[in-house]
Amino acid sequence: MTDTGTETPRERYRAQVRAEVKAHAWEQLAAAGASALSLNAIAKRMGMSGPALYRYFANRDELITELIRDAYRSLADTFRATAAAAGPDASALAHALRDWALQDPHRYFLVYGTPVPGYHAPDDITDIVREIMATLLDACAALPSDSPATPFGSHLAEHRRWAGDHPAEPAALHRALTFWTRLHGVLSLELAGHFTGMEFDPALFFAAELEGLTNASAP
Amino acid sequence: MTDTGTETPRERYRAQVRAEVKAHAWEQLAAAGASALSLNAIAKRMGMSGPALYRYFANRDELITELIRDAYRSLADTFRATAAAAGPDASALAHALRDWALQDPHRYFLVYGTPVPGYHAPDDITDIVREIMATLLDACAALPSDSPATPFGSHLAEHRRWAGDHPAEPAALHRALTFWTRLHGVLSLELAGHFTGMEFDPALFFAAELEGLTNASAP
DNA sequence: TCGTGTTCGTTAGAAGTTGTAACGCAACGA
DNA sequence: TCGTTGCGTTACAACTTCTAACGAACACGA
Repeated sequence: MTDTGTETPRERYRAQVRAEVKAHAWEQLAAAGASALSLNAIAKRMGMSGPALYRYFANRDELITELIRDAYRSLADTFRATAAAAGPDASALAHALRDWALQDPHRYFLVYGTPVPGYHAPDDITDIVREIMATLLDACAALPSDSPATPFGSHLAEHRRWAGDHPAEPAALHRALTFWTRLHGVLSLELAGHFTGMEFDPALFFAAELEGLTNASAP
Repeated sequence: MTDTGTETPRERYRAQVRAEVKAHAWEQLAAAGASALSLNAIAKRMGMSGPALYRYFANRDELITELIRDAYRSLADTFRATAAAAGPDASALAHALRDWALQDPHRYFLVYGTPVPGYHAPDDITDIVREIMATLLDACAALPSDSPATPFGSHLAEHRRWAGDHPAEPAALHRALTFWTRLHGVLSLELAGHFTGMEFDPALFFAAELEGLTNASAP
């Protein structure tokens, strides 16, 4: 996963066990969700006793934090790869996002689902979020736009610190935000099963929302 | 909460204890979320031993199911009251939804948050969902609209069983769906704290999305 | 090659949780 | 008044997270 160059055998072994634990954790997560994640069960499946894992993770929260970080990284990688292959294309990003979400719904909810009460994301995740947002802003800035300035757009022009030093127009900032929330709105309800009774095709709905997003007259 | 007319003292007492348990559960839920809900803790706070509560709820899941049902009912009541006061007004419904969500974020996530893996909603909840959707459809049908028929709109025209026997145009169906997903997109990310680093005003963003929804040229 | 110290995995155990079983008691209804 | 029903208790099983103490394996410097 990372460089295994100047590491002692101990560090190498340690990293490998941590990776194996996380692999089992992802398996368990995909099967039953984050709340059902059990360090004991993972240990047993690895042929170790429960407390052994506490040599590698301080507690259950640290493991989950690690999984959340990996999930963010995975999304950032997906966006980076999409942008590298298709350029700043909002439509491509949207489909990459949907594929990424459908590939492992529990991973999506780990990032965008119900927050754990006491939990607070570590600082380095904000860097990953910033990269994801930058890629999205690039794509939104490249979109054709003939929509007039909106009240919220001018509000965003004065509160754009979240965009870092990205040279996007207020309309692009607004578009990036709606891109995020609208697609999340469709995806999260679809993944949570709120569409299951209704027999329409979620993919078509997603496409319709995306179409509205990439219009020159949007948002 | 309900009629206490032709009930035996036992049934009355039973209903009262169940209500008290649920009250403590809501308290605990608002404080620490659904995953931290403990039957034992509730029992102790009520001055009883843990297993006593199993006379009133078969298990933890049944209690949570009851809370989810109450949450749905609460939203349906809010929508019904709003429609009774303001008529079929999508804007009023949107603000009612936002107020309802902000009033108790954990309650919102109980309904629209990360689903519990093994959990399946009981049938009677679909009736409540149907009422909520009907109110929303009424409001969307009353909205002025000059937008042309969309591809997804015609798809919805052929898959409209979820709308029950509501006589709404395909455009209204489409509008109701986007109303739901777009507002949920903003609300869920706001409540989950994903906007906290970014210093814009979520209320303005919500208003902007609502404005886009109630336009005659929407969606 | 031989200590030495770090680290790993173990078992034991504390303090929780959900949930079941068996018991006594109180209350309701005939 | 008396029997049935239901309630709350304790005891217990089977889990969970997580700490403490111990022995063994390992890496490393002398």
